[in-house]
Amino acid sequence: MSFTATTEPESVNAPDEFPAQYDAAATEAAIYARWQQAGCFTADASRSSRVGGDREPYVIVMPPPNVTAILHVGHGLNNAVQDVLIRWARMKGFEALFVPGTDHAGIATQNVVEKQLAAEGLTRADLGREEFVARTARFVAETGGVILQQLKAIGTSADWSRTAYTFSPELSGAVREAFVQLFDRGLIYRGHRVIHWCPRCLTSLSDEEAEPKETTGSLYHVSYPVADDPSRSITVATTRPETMFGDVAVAVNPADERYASLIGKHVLLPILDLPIPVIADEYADPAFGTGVVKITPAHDANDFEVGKRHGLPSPVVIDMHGVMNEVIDAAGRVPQALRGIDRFDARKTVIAQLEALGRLVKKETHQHNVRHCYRCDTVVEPRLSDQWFVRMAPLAEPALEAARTGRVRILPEKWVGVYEHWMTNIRDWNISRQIWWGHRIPVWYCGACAAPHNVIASREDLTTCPHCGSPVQQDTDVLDTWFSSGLWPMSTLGWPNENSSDLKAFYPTDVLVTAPEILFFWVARMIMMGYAFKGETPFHTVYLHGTARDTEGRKMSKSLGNGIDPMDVVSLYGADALRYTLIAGMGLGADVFLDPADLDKSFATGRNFATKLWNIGRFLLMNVGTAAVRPFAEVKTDELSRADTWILGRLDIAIRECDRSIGPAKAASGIWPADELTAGLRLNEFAETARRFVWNELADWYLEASKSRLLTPGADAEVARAVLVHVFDQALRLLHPIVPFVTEALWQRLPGHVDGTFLATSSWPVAGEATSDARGAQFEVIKEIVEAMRRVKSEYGVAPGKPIDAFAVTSASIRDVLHDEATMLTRLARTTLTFVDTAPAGAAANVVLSGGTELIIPLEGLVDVKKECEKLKTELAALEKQLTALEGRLANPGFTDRAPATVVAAERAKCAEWATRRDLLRTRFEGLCGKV
RNA sequence: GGGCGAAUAGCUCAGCUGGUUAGAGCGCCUGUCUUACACACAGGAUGUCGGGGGUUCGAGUCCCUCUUCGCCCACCA
Repeated sequence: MSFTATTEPESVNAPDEFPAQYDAAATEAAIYARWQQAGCFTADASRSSRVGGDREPYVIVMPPPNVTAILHVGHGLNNAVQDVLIRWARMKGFEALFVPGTDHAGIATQNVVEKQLAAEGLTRADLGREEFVARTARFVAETGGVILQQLKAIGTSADWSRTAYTFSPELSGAVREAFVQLFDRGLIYRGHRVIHWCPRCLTSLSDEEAEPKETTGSLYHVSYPVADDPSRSITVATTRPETMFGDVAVAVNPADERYASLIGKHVLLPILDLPIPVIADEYADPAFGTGVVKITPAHDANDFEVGKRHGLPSPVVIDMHGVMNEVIDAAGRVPQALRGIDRFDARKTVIAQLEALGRLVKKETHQHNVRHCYRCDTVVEPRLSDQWFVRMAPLAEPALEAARTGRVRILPEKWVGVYEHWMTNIRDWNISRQIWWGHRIPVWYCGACAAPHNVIASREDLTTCPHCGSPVQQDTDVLDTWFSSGLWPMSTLGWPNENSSDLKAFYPTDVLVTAPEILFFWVARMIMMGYAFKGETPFHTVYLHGTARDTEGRKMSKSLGNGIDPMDVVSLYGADALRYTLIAGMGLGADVFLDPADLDKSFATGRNFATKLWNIGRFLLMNVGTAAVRPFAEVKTDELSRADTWILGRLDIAIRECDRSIGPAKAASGIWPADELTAGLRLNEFAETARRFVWNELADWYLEASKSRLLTPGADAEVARAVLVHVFDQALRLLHPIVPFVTEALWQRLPGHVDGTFLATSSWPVAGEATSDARGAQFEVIKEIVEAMRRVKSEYGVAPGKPIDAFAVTSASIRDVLHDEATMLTRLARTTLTFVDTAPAGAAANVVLSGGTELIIPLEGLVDVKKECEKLKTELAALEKQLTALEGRLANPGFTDRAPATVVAAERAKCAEWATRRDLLRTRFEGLCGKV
């Protein structure tokens, strides 16, 4: 599909260009091009009310996909939600801005390029840093951003003139500003500690990037002989025997009496026969394993803390590649034979040696969490190193407060607790990465100055020390890619330039739509950064949507091969089908289930709906034509038919329900009141309401009711045309946010369409005053009669098209209505109706309707009197039972006194209704079957 | 180990602060090419609302408990 602009006008309504099936592929690209050409999605900062303009802004910043990413269903889902919201806001009259962009994705992108290099037999070291970064930048420039083109194909109405990139010069400036400010405030510091290290990516990872995975491993019990009394020994339990060469002590709990006598003595590290002390530390849990834990400060974060408390050294025996070696302070600690051996191979060797020495007491299977690199799934190695950290507690405080006070709400609500828990137990964030692709840490080191002047954070590149003029060296690490993502809502709008017109007009933004997986990675950090630099939350609503899964409930992923390519769906059924299926099938925060093996079935909902919509348009244009239509506003109430009044009433209800489902765009006061904290954003309800209106009400009933009217030229036909066009126009508006292409295509063809205007930028429907209307209710009676006739025909095997006579016993007022609407009735029910005062005798099907109307349909030869009596009897018995229960309830003062008056009134009315019905059924039964 | 959530038709889910005879889509069965649509139309079947207990005039909805799934967090080596 191409998105080159076209100046070709949309074809007009030639029947041959209006096939029965909607051809999405032929329509969508051209429509998108015209939207773009007309600037429908380009926001105008000067119109924002924040800078004196006439419109309130409504802003969504897109979670930037990785620059090398290819669109998958997850992106589709994410952008469908955002696009529904932004299109709705645009139509509502907000100055709507949807900011698109991509993320440079440090480790992920570097991995891609390194893989390419590997194919050429090269490593990044072969290229050197500068050349590697240049090559990666070239790769990104050439192939990156494909996903943005794909987003256009699914209808994303983003403002492409504002496309951002986390690694652009502007956003890199924002990153430096943020770093330096936090550094100056003492919130960024350099720490020497054990962090998560990926021996494949050769970089440190944050706690969030090292994903715990439940693993079945082994717990080895190893006995360490006591140095001065080889007859005694102490047994430690470990899952990682290969780290024993880095042991500097064994720890027992000070309260553990079993080992009290050994505290202060030394034990011999097996294989090496190296004496190490037995120390007492609370960290040792008497209940776990043997109650003795080996202390390996360089290779376990907890052991490191223990070692620090006891002033122990930290020998490093595993290098950056995860290979056994005497790295630091470890001379003589790693046996020659193990040096250069991978940690997991070394484990096997160590176990074998321990076994040979008789030191392996036992081995038991053990369930535990092992952390893996979130990018390459390699088992993470705890590693002692110097890293940059952000002090999080002070930043978390206002972000936590914001959620508690309703300045920011998180939907679905269940995530609020998760957010609060994480925020209150937040740990410092390791932001340095030992890779090359990313924002280099803006810190320079001076060899001549003394601390703290030897470490300089600077907004500008430095070559010499600002204190002494000596040459300086920049830190070689780059920042965690999420550091720049954390600034996204601000940086894309121009921060740190406080004079940026976008920043003034559009910041803070409104809704952030993303998956819950990155609540901590990203969302929480954006909120914290928002408070740190702008003193307020960057958005007032966080919408966390579900995940796309296959029929077995597995998450769709490239590695499992169970994904669906949204572009396939677009070319097969169109973007609208994709969007409708996703939106309609996704409850707030709920997962979407699709079958990658059966796209036809998976997207039938959306495809069928788009076709239905298309065909309503087709009917309308073929029957209403293209000739000018009376403006709806000029049509007077008393000219309207019952069907008109009914459909207009249903339209108002649909509009109100859609509004309620999407909810308030923002909190009026800036703080969400309790009753709005979880309101709105039910896009599936919105879709269902609109679908029901268009399909089950407009198409199934109103259109059918209009057919006879449209066929007879005259004043009433003109009214029907006006109402039909008006209602369809409104319906297209309601549906446009979900299915933008087909609605736009149809809207442009409506009679009276003004060239150059777009549904995408037209106004959202406004519901009329809610009034009770008798004529609309009369249409409901007709509907009920038609349904009853159809049911009877189907039940008794009468061909649907076969005309039969039916008799209605009813009140004078309803009889008048039925007289008026005889043509329509006959057409819809394919049956002629005669009005009588008493039921004719003979075999007949009998139906009692809600208003007390009785339908008698003589079916000589078809009705089995005995069977009919059985049926009536069953129906009567059921009704009597329910009626008795209802009467009992109404006789109960506990109900009548305590229940709301409206409920009681409704129950009373129902009771009367049922009683009438029962009487009718009884009379009928006695007439047909005699006394019981 | 701690915390949170869910359990409603064959499947995926609605059911808002307790108040009509519990709904939708898909699937299933029957009939229909009715001049917009067979990607359609008309009609139909299917639920002890996970088990048990409780509060209430009234419970799918609130409380307790059990069972089963899911999610998040956590340094038990």
